[in-house]
Amino acid sequence: MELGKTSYVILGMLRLGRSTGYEIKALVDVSTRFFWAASYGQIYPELKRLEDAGLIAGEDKAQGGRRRRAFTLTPLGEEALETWVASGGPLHTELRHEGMLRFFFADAASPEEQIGLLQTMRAEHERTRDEISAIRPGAEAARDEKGEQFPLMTAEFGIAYHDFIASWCSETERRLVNEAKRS
Amino acid sequence: MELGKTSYVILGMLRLGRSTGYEIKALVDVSTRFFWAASYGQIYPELKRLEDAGLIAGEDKAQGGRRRRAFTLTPLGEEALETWVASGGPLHTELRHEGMLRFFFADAASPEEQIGLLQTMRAEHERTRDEISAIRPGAEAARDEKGEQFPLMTAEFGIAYHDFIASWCSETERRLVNEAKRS
DNA sequence: GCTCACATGTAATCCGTTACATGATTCT
DNA sequence: AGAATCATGTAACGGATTACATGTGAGC
Repeated sequence: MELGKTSYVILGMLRLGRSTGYEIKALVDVSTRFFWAASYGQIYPELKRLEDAGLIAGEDKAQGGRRRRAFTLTPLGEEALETWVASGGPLHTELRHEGMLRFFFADAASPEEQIGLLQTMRAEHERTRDEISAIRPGAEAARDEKGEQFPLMTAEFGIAYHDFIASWCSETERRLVNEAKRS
Repeated sequence: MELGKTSYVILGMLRLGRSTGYEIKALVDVSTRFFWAASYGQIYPELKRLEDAGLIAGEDKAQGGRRRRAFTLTPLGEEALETWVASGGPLHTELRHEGMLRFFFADAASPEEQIGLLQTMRAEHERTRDEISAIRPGAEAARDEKGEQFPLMTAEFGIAYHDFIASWCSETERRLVNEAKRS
């Protein structure tokens, strides 16, 4: 069976103690979402595939009338995850950034519009930075209580990353304003 | 007609003086590719759609037996581009970064593997930074000769962006090495 | 004669999102 | 009583990549 990146998201979240599709999705939404998103439409079918392949084991844990299927990693699944994390292979990276795309074509806009675009971009990255900042304490707690260091480091990267872009926007905005004044 | 982001890529590249699908793709590959990629499979069908919608005008310019269809922006297309660049709407941003995804789960790896991952990540971002650096002179020439300022600024952002991530990798690598020594 | 750049296109496929459908439990 | 949260899933759709198919012209 072919494992996509989403398969490893699921494997990894199970390793971090999550059990249901719902819990996996909830953790994705406050962690990997910022560099690797996943939706129910991927998670639930993928859980089935991984179970069929023997990488995870599912167990029905209905409570009263509420359905609940809890999964755990099998030794096979654990091995697959560890192999992938450590494999030196090329790291697929992809960015789609509409702000930069507009900026690239911004010679077609007026100075005011150019500056407005930078302000919008900055605001969005600041918002995302703050969103991750709000999540950070949870990751810190996980480190202190469970020794999970990397989720916290990843959150800190995210904060620095969005802050970097926001700062670049500020700086560039300043440059454009100065140029506009001079003319 | 609904315009997707790719439509604007095409409109914008025509505005920058490109005429054929081939030329558009060539410019994309040395400019927006780093934050907004596009393939022939999108470009050629989209050129047709945009022509049908009256946003661009196509003209057959076969040279000898070699087919060539040259497009130019119509006033309608120019307006659509300018409106989009300046419209204040939300800027869709999406990142898929396998390196960070692996890093997030790197508690499952040994210290040596963790450090190896960071080195791989750093190498890839340095490579991309250098790729953009190699492209930069072309963007600079376009600014000096045609007054196109924003492609150059975008390239400079790209260099700073990948350099930032590469530096973060270096720093984090250093931290992990120190921790490994202390234990 | 060969290779590379120029040039256009389509079909299959993949990956992922969105919207929908359904229902139980817990909290206010 | 009503809202929010827990919980599972599918179907339609959209966006984009990959591989394939085809051929010319220019330079070595």
